Amino acid sequence: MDFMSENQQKKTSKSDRTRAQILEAARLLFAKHGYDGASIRDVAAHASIDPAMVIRYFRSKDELFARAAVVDLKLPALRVIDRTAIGKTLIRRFLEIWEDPANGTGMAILLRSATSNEFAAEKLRDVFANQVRPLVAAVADPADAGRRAGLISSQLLGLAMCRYLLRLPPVVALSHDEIIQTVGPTLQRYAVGEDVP
Amino acid sequence: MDFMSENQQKKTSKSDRTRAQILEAARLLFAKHGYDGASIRDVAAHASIDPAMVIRYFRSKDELFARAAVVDLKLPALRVIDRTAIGKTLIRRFLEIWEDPANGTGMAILLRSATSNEFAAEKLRDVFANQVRPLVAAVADPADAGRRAGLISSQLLGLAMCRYLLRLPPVVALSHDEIIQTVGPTLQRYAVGEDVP
DNA sequence: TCCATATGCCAACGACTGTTGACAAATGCA
DNA sequence: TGCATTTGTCAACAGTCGTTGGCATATGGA
Repeated sequence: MDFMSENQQKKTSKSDRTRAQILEAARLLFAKHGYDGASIRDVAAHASIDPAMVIRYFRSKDELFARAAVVDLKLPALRVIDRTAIGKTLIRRFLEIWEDPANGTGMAILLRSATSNEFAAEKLRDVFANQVRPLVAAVADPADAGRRAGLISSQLLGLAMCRYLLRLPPVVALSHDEIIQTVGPTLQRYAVGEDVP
Repeated sequence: MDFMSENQQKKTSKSDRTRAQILEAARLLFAKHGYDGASIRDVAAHASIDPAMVIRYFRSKDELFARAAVVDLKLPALRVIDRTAIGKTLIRRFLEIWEDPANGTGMAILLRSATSNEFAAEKLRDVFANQVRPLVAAVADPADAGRRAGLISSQLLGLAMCRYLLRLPPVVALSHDEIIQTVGPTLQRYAVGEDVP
């Protein structure tokens, strides 16, 4: 048992490393150029390996993309925070996510491809349904949670589009504090404002 | 003279008609599948014509896309409208644009491709700089116009993404009145709110 | 040391892409 | 009626794509 697990580890440790290299290269290129724009040959070149290996480790480009497009927002539980600071908390977490290489890359991958790749679009709707919406349901009437979460997502996805993908100059130039001060109140109102539903 | 002008018209009317058919098919498919997803062969098939003709009428796929991605928002001059109704006016016009086949298709073409096609991204930034920003500059301090217009664009592009491209169910379900009532105040604040800049 | 297995490269496949040039039919003018 | 120009089709080009199978090499246990 002991040596078997050791063997298992050593046997796979080499392949796991190249596997990770491929995945990292794939995440980088999918985030930069989208699903169609990033070819398997490009990914292989970035990982310094033969294109055939990419298919051997991940069975197809679709499967590689699915592995690369994993997103866990780790959103804070809004129940426990100050009810008057929901908007600012959300927008702060949003900036953290997008400007941290690990999570930001994942979101960029999805958003870049969601407009022309149905799988990515479905995955993005999943993130909304399983990570954003439940969070809103915890602080607002669950009957309105969908609508409220939808409005919040529209503002956040739009901000991400303009700032990180489209790179609209005035939006890129905004500081964190400016964004928090301007977008925070919008999210606050969408989340719990009484004039919204 | 009579029949000559008729002939002249007929000479060009034939080619102009197929030209228009090709352009219409291209707009439809670019809006639906994006730049990469719509092939020249697809466009030709939709226009019931040979692929070679598409290249003959428009010199290349890039040029065809450029012709298809023309957008004129025809935004109202905000100077003349009620200063307290700027937000509602903007969001009303937004809904008109996107749900009218002619203009909505143009915006869909740009937005679908902007995430993975640099030309489309640049074109979208142009729409912002030449159509949205000057409009905001007319009602707010021109020094803040860029930032204000950027925030407005982030909300509007995000809404378009969620409602028309991503088709996020709760956002699709919103009625026009609900959107006007919820998003209008956001835009109003971004446009002229004193706590924004 | 020998052998099985894991890891990797190479060449090629079939499909699809944008684009081109040669050739056929239609059209309009003399 | 002839002739020239327009309008269109067809086949093929060169390139890229995802994917596959065969073959070399390296690794690690017996």
